[in-house]
Amino acid sequence: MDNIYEPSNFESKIYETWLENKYFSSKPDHSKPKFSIVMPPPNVTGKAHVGHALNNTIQDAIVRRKRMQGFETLWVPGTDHAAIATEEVLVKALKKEGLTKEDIGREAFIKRGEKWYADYGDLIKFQLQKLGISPDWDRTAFTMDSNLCSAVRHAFVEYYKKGYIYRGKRSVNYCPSCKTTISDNENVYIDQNTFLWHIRYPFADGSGEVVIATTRPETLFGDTAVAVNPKDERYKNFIGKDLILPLTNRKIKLIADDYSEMEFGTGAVKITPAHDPNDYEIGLRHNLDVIVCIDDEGKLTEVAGKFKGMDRIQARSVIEDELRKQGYLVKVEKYKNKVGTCERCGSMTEPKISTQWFVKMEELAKPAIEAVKNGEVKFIPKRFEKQYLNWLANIKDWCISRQIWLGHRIPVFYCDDCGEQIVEEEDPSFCPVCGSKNLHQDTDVLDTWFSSALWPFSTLGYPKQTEELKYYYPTDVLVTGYDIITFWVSKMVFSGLEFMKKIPFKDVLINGIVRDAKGIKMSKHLGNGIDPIEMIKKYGADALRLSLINGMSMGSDLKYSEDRIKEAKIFINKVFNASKFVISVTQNLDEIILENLTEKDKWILFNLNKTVKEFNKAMDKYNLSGALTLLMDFFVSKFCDWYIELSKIDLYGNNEIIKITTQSVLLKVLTDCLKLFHIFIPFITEEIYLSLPLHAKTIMLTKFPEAENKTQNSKIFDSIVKLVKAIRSLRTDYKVPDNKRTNIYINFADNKKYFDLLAGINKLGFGKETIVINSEEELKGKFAKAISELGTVYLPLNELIDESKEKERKEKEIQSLLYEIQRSEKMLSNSKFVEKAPKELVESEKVKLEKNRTLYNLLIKEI
RNA sequence: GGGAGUUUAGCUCAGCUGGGAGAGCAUCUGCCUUACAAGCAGGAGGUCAUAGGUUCGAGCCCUAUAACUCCCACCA
Repeated sequence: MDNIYEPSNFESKIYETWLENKYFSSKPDHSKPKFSIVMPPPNVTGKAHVGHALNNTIQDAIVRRKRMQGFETLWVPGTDHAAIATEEVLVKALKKEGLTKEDIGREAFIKRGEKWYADYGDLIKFQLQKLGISPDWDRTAFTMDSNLCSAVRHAFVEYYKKGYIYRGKRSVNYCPSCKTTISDNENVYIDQNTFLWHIRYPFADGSGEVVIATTRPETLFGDTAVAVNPKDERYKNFIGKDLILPLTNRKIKLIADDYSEMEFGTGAVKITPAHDPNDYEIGLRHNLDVIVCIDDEGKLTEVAGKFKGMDRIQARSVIEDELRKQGYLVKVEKYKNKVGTCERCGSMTEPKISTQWFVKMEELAKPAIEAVKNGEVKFIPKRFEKQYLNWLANIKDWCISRQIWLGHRIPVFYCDDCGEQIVEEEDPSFCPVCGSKNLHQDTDVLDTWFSSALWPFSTLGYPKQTEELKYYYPTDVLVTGYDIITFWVSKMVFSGLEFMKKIPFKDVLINGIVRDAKGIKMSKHLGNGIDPIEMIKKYGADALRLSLINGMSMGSDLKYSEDRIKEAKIFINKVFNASKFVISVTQNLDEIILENLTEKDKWILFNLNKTVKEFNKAMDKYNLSGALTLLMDFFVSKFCDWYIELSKIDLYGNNEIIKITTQSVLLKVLTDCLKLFHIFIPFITEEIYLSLPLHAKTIMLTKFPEAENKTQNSKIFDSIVKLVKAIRSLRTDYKVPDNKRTNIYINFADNKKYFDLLAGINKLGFGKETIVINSEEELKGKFAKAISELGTVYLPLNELIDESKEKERKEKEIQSLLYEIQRSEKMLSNSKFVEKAPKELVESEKVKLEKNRTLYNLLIKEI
């Protein structure tokens, strides 16, 4: 082991050893309980970010513990092809070359896609490996792998044959810039300052007019009606009359529909079925024509007459001018509303009526709702269940077709001769109806989530009924961010229930989003992101991992900055140094012998056991941060501060038995701590572990510490701690610098003399010599005095002693005791407290009161 | 418009089925004590957002209020 902590010296080396020895791999083993988990696949669009680091660190901690606890543990890694995002990146890259995807053609474009998948897939794998995570890399999956393709194909065919998949006309969000349909989730609404245009629509018979209010004057050319509320007195008598659509000579009807709100605008709304989802619905109800006035490029069509070819947004002001010129414009008022934009490119999306493929959701959603309601699938924290349930309860049919090239192509074939639709597991070579060989495949691809939805079982071999699938499915826990509960978690649940007839995972552990120090979401755009690989280079993977778990609360966002990693590295350095010490003093030890335990040994072993117990309890509840805090606290505040310091006396002493015991306890405590720490900081713990005088081949496969019932605490060690602290406080009160040693005199409260503890008290209390006295009268000169449970300590500070200050100090002490005593008395004299409070509590209150009274009585004599 | 979350020390956050307000960082004081100055020892710092209520007892439970954050929803 190095003399200083330098993670770059060993992290990569250790990881290679783990890989070489296949410690991460798992095979079905029916003699053991299994634990399985699938990694949420990062998108292959770019590098891994801190969010991935957090998500994977959590999974790794869970997985490493389970593996050490003896479970046959499988963690399946992988990546997602993220078709839309990847296609966008590729198109941009092409643009730099002065090309479009149409220029190179579908086949060549897909080839490029495959190259990209391979490159970025490798990059992400490399990055995750730097983090030290332990998935079974031999099982690395990718949503476009051939076996995953067959899972997708199989699922599609099953859905289709059961009648869940249908083709229909719907209003979908369309991005004219990306030239594709996007899902509701990818359509983000942003606030915009716009206007409400009030436009005059005259009646055809010249009997007047109706003024409508709209935020989209450019869609006027697609209007096929004007709607008013049937209850609206202002328009009641005109319903059914024809209106002249301004700028055209087209006649449209004034119709009545509840959709129109009387209070809004003028109470009259223009209806454009082709370009508004609500209007489309109204159009269906009233049998209106659908007139497309904006094309797929976002440009006005020929129905716009002389405005044909103009961009939809630019056309607005031009149309406004024209309306004004012709006298149709009543007024323009400022208005704030929300407009849908494309998550990827930011352009304004257009509602578009088009033919798409859908999955019927109503039936599929029911069991998925039930699985969470009846507790088969649990969310941690529980509050996220609401988000899930609420979404499924209001679910609409799932639009699964995308007008892009990358991804799983929709496996539907059409016969050019008879029009038959063919959906089979294998590509057809002729039409089963007319026998024609003129077939063509649907040009759309599937929504990326269609393949992600199958992830928990497609990665295990589905649709083949593999050994793995039978053994590892359902998985035990899914760790993911709350941002994809609706469109990923929910889809996996209903897909699992549909195709596997079983839930895909039992627990859904939700992690938060990593934000910057100001709480702003990290993004490439803002440049406020933290690159995990940079951080690993600077501070080591362990420091990065520790900083992510420390202070992290499940489901809550994490404010994160480089300072946290620095702090984490400092802590690991402490572990490193303490270990270095233990290793240096236990070299000759060839067996751990936990006999002839002294007080300090019992005390530390008891506290270790308590820590192990609470650590496991916290981990079982997925409280990773809580478990870590317990462990860090034990390690520093108990093991380092007290035990290691005290051990030096016995290690350098003459008693061989005590020395061996001390060495054994040091090694035992350190080893167990390393194992507990290992799940969070795997590298340093392995590095240290392999340097221990007694060790196995790897810490990774050692048995995880379990709490025992038999350990006994030292009865007096806690009192010693209090006594030493009292001595230290006395010294501080009198401003005795730490390098000035004084004698310590102790008058023990009971008759025991605890001679074997004196050296320890002396060392920890900065004493020159610690001497037991039987009576205060034995002391000469002035001294400072502190009374504790164990006895009274005296520091002969002679000239430093200030009588009035000493009195003041004692009075302060008396005051606080008095406060405590009164508090206890008040509680105990309250009959309702004694009656209703738990017995142990009442009892401990009584004990406390007694102790405080004794101390009080001793102190009061001093004044 | 609906829903969720947060509010505790200067900062970041813990705080279990209600039972004496905690940690880390920062700050102040002292100390190079043979694992660690990236350290050690000691201290200071809080009306637990506000107002009510339940209770013998509330940071925790209930009801309002305020501020901030996020999600969902078709308001022209």
